[in-house]
Amino acid sequence: MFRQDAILDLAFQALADPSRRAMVDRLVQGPATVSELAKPLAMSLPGVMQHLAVLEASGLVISEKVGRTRTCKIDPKVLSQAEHWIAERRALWERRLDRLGQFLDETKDD
Amino acid sequence: MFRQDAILDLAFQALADPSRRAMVDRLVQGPATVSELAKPLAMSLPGVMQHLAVLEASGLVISEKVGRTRTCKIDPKVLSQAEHWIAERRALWERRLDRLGQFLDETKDD
DNA sequence: ATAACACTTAAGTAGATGCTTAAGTGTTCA
DNA sequence: TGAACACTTAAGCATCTACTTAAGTGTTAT
Repeated sequence: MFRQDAILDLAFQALADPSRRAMVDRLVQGPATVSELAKPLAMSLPGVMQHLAVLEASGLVISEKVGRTRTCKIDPKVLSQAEHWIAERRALWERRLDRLGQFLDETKDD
Repeated sequence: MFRQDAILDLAFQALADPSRRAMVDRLVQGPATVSELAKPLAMSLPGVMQHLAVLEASGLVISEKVGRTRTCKIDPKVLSQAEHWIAERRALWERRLDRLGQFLDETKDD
């Protein structure tokens, strides 16, 4: 549906804010309501709602309202994709260093 | 020197832009000059310089000027820290699911 | 010396972001 | 029924971001 690029834009943007990372931190321990997410944050409830909207738009978090409470939880798919993007680049970078070291070894007897 | 939180703010913020990710993508293949980084991007050179400044401020990239050319390369430390932050959260989330499954197994014979 | 090159600085701008307060909506409990 | 609760919407505002163009600076090749 979405380009990988757009997914990563939203995911990294969502993770770039410490309040949102704190919310993710809380949610990896298990589902929580909006109020529970808000409690440790020095911020108004609408502020928290806006952060939640960013997390949901990125696909990192999903929520469902039952009665008057909204329960939020992690969806790990986008988290995986972000992790994978970084891991892949680190691997490429390391692979290049290995090749470079090998080349230097092979040519050191000049 | 810097709080882990501040490092991650800058790292994820830096990775949230597709032009900057393209620059990282190029740099994992090996060092490049500013012009080389700029070539595939549909953007003025000062625009590229500003993206480079963001990447350097985050610690993802380091650069050095020799003569009139500036050569940029990846510094993998911050990339590792960002990857680690995500990996840790995913692990916590999965561990919780495991405990949950175990609990359900243990109590299914009611 | 001089022209081309590879950035670099400065200044301006449209739109996004991260809050706020005030005023809702719908749900649940006494 | 009515108060308390758990959000939700709307509007406003100060920054911050991602560009742009125009005008530099210092380096290198001719």
